[in-house]
Amino acid sequence: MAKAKAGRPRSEQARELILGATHELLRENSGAGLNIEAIARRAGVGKPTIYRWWPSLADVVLEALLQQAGEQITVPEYDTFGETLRGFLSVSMQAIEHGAGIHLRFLMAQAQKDDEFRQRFESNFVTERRTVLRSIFLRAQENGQIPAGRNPDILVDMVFGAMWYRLLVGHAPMDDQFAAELTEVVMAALG
Amino acid sequence: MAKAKAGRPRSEQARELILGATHELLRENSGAGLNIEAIARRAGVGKPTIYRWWPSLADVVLEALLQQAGEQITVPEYDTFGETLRGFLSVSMQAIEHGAGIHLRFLMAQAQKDDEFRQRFESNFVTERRTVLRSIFLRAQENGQIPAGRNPDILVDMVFGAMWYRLLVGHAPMDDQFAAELTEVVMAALG
Amino acid sequence: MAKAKAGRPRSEQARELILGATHELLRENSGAGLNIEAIARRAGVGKPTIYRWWPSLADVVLEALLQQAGEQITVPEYDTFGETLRGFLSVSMQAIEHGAGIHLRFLMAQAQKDDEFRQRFESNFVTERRTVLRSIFLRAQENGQIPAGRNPDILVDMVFGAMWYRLLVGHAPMDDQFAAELTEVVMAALG
Amino acid sequence: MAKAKAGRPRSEQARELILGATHELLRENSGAGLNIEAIARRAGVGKPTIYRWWPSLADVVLEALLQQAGEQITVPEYDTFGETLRGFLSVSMQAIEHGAGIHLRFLMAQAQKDDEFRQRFESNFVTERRTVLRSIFLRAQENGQIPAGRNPDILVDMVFGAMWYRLLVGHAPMDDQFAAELTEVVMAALG
DNA sequence: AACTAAACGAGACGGTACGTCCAGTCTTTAA
DNA sequence: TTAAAGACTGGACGTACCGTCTCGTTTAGTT
Repeated sequence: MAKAKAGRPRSEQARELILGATHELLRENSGAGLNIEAIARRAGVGKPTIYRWWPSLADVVLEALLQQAGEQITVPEYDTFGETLRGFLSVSMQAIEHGAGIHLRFLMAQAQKDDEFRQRFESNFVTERRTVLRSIFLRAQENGQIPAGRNPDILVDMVFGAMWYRLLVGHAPMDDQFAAELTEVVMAALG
Repeated sequence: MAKAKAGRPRSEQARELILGATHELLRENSGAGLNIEAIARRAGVGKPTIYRWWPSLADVVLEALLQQAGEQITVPEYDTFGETLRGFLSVSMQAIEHGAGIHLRFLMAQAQKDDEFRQRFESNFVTERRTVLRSIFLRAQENGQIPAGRNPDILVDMVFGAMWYRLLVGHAPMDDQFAAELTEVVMAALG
Repeated sequence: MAKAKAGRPRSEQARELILGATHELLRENSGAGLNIEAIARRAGVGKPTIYRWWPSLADVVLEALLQQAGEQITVPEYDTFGETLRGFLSVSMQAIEHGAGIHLRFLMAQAQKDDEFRQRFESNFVTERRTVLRSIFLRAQENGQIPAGRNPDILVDMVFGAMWYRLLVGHAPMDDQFAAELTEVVMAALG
Repeated sequence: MAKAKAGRPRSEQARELILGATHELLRENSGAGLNIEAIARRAGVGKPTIYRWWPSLADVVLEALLQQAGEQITVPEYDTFGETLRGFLSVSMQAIEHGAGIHLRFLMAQAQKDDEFRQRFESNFVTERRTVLRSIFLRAQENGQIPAGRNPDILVDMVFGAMWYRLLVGHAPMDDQFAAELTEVVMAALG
């Protein structure tokens, strides 16, 4: 028994045009020219249509990111914990380098200026990503590949923290060597 | 032979008023109401006076932070590497919790929107902080307290990364337990 | 001893550009395309510059009208009261037909939607016009050309009322015959 | 042969709800909050239902006024022309002061911005009111109470003009004294 | 009784203008 | 001759309504 809704239904086309314009504008000037008016102009859409569905610009970007990320990031499965971790980090870094990085930097910046968005960002994105990484640790603990005693949260903070740190500060690249080094430290710490 | 400068000299009072207003505004709404006009209004100063001496708002905040931080953070010296690291992290976190956190969040956010500032932020602040932490590792290597082979840079990324991550996302507190946990992981990784 | 004011002075050029653009836009579509954004675009001026100096669009139009009217309307002086009245009405109607009519219609319409402007319109424009017409009656009373007993206010209401009525409703023209008929009725009423 | 119409007939209830909401909103803030969205909200009606039956907001207001005025204004009949005229003006002013004034001000304002409505307003309202007043003059001419030669149109312009003028500008009240003064001038002019 | 067609409520749509905030620049007076 | 202060142009903000549209629903008259 589906809910019958009165009124003109939401235009799926408008939604896609808006997210598409958001991707384009983020790429064009590294996000410098991204604002709601520009999205509306580019998408051929009225500003109120954007405000009707998203509480802020950052939420549009977050949805654009999730739409894109949903297709990309899968956790590769390898035999050993080390290979799995390294593979996961490598895939994540590639996704960041080839597209998602601009979105992430924009989102984290906005989260500092808008506390309500910060909370949405934390619960709708950060927590989910943490869960994925934590599950890699937990599965390895169940398999006996790593000792069971340690709470993996601090390791999650250190691994994702290091990646965010490099992404935001830009003092060193996010490449396979970085993935390997992180994995190595984690393995050593888990001893 | 001192350089003789013609014209009206720079007002030191204006500089202090500007930095003071910056601190105030950062604290009042977690930095939400911080902008150049607000600083000028609060400080009783014209906007061009600010633009003449700082290239951007973020640079004003950076100077305000450095002015404040210079008085605060010193590296305590203990007998063992573990105590030293933990003490350093604990002091740093306290400084962040009690004041500098708002500045740091603002600066990192601006660094994402202004690439030229990002570079100044990296070289004038991030690099210096990294040097301090790295020197703790290097001294311990020299003392033989930790093995000498490993490049400490990846550990610096992971420790500072974890701290920035918690500061920016806000998913967990920056307290003494956090300092202890980070220290513990680093010690384990260093064997 | 003039008051010394610091800072950049108000731009007289901007003021004239704004009033000029207002005249143009009022004429182009009988005032249909007149709004603050259009004035700012046409004048090459920022919207805040307009809001800084005028509380509303209607006040811009009022100033534009006064600027124009100041050059135009003078009370011609004839020997007899009838000639003077008729001359004054004729000149006024010509000014309305050739330019000021669009301004007046716009102003009266805005006065119905904005009570604060209505009061400014009344005191800055309507009252002054009434004073001019009333003084024609008063001078004729002093000269003995018309009887002294009657309060001219009701005649002012009827003469200007009839003119506004024709202007706003548009059911009949504002021509010399109208001026003559009004004069005739007034003369008859004054005996 | 009546026209057979298929389909759901127009809802009389919706029409009354719309006109009722229009009256309410006009009274609440002197017409400031009157717009089509507000009427639809207040009446519990869809916007297209309004646009289906009225070409513009002003036409809704005009119908609301006519609905109300139809019940109110009747021309009282007295023995003398003076009494009849004064009675008619007095009744008209009372109707304006107690309700219709807000409608009239709104309509006249809209007529300045929408020329098509101005024409409907003239033919559906102004002309009819003029006919009523003119018929008072014509009947008195037929009865010999006033001289027959004069075209009463100019007097109609002056009497209704004065009333509109006071209504729109608000510089003086619409009371019985005003009705008496107008009557007196008209009587004097008719000699 | 079933079908047809128009009006209904709801509400999303592309737009325009609003009045405000702030950025960064320009022009004047003060020191 | 530089600093300070205020007005400037300009762009984006988020909101209010506009008039149009697309739905599913309701209601009379026609088969």
